[in-house]
Amino acid sequence: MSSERRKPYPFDQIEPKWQAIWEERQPFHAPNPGEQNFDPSKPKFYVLDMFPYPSGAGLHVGHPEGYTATDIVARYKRMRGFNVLHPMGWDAFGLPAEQYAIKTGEHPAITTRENMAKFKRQLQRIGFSYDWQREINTTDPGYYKWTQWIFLQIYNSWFNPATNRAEPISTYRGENPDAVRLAYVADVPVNWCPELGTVLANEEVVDGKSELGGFPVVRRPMRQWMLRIMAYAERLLNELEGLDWPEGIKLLQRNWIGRSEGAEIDFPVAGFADPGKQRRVPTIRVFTTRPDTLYGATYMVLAPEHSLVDLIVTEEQWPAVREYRERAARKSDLERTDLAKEKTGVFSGAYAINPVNSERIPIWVADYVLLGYGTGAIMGVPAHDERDLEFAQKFDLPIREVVQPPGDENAIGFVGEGVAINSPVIDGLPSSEAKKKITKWLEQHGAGKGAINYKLRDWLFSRQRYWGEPLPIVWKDGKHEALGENELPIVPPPLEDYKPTGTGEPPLAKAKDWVRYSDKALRETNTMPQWAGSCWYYLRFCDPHNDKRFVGEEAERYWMGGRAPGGVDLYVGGTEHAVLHLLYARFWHKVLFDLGYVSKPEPFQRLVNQGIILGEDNQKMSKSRGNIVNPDDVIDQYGTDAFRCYEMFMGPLEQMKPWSMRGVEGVARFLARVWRLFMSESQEGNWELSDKIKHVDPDRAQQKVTHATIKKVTEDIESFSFNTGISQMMILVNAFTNAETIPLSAMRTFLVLLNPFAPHLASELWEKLNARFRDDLGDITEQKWPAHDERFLVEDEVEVVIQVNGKVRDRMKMSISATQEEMKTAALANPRIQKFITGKTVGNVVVVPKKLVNIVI
RNA sequence: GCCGAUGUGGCGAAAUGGCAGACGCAACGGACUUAAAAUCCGUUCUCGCGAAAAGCGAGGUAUGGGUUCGAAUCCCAUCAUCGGCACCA
Repeated sequence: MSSERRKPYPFDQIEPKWQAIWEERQPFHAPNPGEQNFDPSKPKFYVLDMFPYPSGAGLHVGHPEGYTATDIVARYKRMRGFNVLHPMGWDAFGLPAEQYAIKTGEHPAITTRENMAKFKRQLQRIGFSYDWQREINTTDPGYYKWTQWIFLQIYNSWFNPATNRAEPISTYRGENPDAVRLAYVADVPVNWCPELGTVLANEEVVDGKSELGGFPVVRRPMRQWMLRIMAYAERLLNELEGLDWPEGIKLLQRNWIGRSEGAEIDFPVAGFADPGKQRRVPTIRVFTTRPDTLYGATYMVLAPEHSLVDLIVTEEQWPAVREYRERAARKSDLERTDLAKEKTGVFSGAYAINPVNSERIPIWVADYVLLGYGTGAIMGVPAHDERDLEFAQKFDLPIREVVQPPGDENAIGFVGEGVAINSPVIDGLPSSEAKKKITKWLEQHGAGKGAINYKLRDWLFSRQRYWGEPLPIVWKDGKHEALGENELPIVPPPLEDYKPTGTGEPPLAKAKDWVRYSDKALRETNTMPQWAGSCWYYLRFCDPHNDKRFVGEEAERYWMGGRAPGGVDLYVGGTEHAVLHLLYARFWHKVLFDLGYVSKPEPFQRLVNQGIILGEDNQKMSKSRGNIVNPDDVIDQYGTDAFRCYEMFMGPLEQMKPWSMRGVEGVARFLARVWRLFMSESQEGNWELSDKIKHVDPDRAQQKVTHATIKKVTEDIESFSFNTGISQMMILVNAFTNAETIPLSAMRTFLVLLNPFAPHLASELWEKLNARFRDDLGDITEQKWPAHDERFLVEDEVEVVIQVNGKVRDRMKMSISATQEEMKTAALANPRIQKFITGKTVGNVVVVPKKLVNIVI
């Protein structure tokens, strides 16, 4: 006797069998236009997953959630007659591999290769219908050659404000092209993480710590490569409009871009007399969204790092200011914001002149004003700004009300819109009009202008790490210069020691021979950040083996084409990329679009976010909690079809939900019931196609449930409600389970519906039907998706609910053709209803045809 | 603090203005079996009146109000959980 646990159905034979068949016959390979077997009459559908970073831990059950959803859509769309592009690849550059390599001494190229193989094996075991011929990997020189090439396009362009788009740098007429390139070098205060030995983008810093590893991050000025994403702020904001993304994600991007409209106002510094204009009077330019509160400005604040500080501070205040600045410089961002709720600052000794009333107001230096936003200086309006109020109260500065709130609210501390008071130029005007009028006044008097500001910062693009794409740049006489396209790819030198230096000098600098590009030129030793490779991978998938171009023109036009602004028809991934990857990719895409390399202004038309899968204990899965579920274990026990179906049956895709092995078992039981609906076990213990399946017409009830299932599953795939689609298929199977004879036609239909969800089982049973009935239909992957017939769904009779005052009191069968009057009469005549209404006056009677009658008494 | 999402049985959920809890899990009972597993059939929101069952009645979708003949669903307020942003002028 075998001690092996008996499998509910032989998925362990079926699943490897079909995976081998798919590998051999390549039914999911999508040829490009012009290639063999390409069918130009079919419309295209590009369905994309966010490709994974292949970590050493392998897949966990969260990864395949979105992948299963897209696989269902891909298989469904193929059966609906689309050419489906459904690729997969590896985002393999980046910090974790390198951190691991430093720890273990194994080269990241080796661990990366191993991890990719592991991930691929795991994904193939789930039976996803990827076109593996299009597999890409961002660390492959054949791939990053083009990442570097795109960087060169960015480097060699500028954003022309007149045309509102990127143009080749050759069209720039100014003196210094380096000042306007979309990729530029700047000495900026950056997020330096000593532990990781690199700088990080704002987006990679969370609460003053590195997103990866949670190490402290400090501010430090360094020479860095930047990408001018701010030039695209307006378009990145406006063009969200045309995308089918969840509103929440659009909002996250809008907030991240953070557009605010207001005015820039110039405050001359007092005491710089300029008889005969021998010297320019220094002015402090501030940005405010509330120019209407200009009369309420009782002081100014400069950020500690503001360049005017040196110029205006008085002799006697200098020691205090210097001391304050040094202290502020040492603070991390965390200390400057989160921890420091108490306002600090120091008086500069200087005064500014308010342009609207010529008042002298003191200039302070305080770190609650950030150099990085607006002009790095503000006018303090304590009456109508919480922060300014707090500051003014602490340092005893005057507070002047200039906005009258509606109602009887206290004006001090009121930050909303009201009516301007104590403001001669705009007195009596509502805030919105006051803003316009004072801005106009400022423009007329040369003291300011309307202005728009963004929270979005330019993208810090260089990293002091080894495991990334080298920048295709050399330095000559202290100036940067692009390498020619013919020199790509720039391959990093083989390095024994790729640890961060700790000084901020990149590890590549250790490769002295490599760095020496020529007698006069040295190579740039910074590398690109991890986001670079994922900024354009969806384009490479269209034409992954092209060695002439980053993507062939025709392939790009076909797969990224269509009527909508975005090229990829469906993109599924986690919310965690809402402002990182999704913003960077849109930015690169727009640059490529402006330069004429791609055909649509946006990369991703429809975006769907899958929710996080929690552990069985309802906690986030993590190594430390020990609640990680590995797909391999689930598949060993229940098979991949059960795994796939359970992932979808758990609940709505977008929702966060806990894993449950019991739940997997339930779904496995369903698939076993499907198996036994078709198969029966012989005396010898062999499975054979059931004799109950015959070439007979389904009865009325069978016809109805079949067509109801076609309808529901189709609609549910379209609307991503996979859980309810599976429920409906369960209902169908339950309905057929004890039938005497099982009509072949209904079973064929059902298998086609089941196929996207449980493709191995559906393929196997389909093959068994083919073997017995020999009707020459081919594989299930070649079948057309069925359409439902509404006629089978309508009943002659419906159950009508009778309510009295909204409470259900009885039901009755009625013909669907019953008139409203007939329904009303029948309801009132109903004996059980009589009980409720005798002796009462019947008021209104609401009749909903085919559904209910509500009697109001 | 601001913005957003969510809140329904013992559990995952369904129903988005018309019978709350489809479907699945779990639990309980039955059939089959020497027995178990597996399978199949049935029961299961809460409370009250029934010896019990049938039956009858009342209540119930985070909390409190409102709109409506009718609300899980729409509106207002509150609470809780999760996510994002956070001195952004």
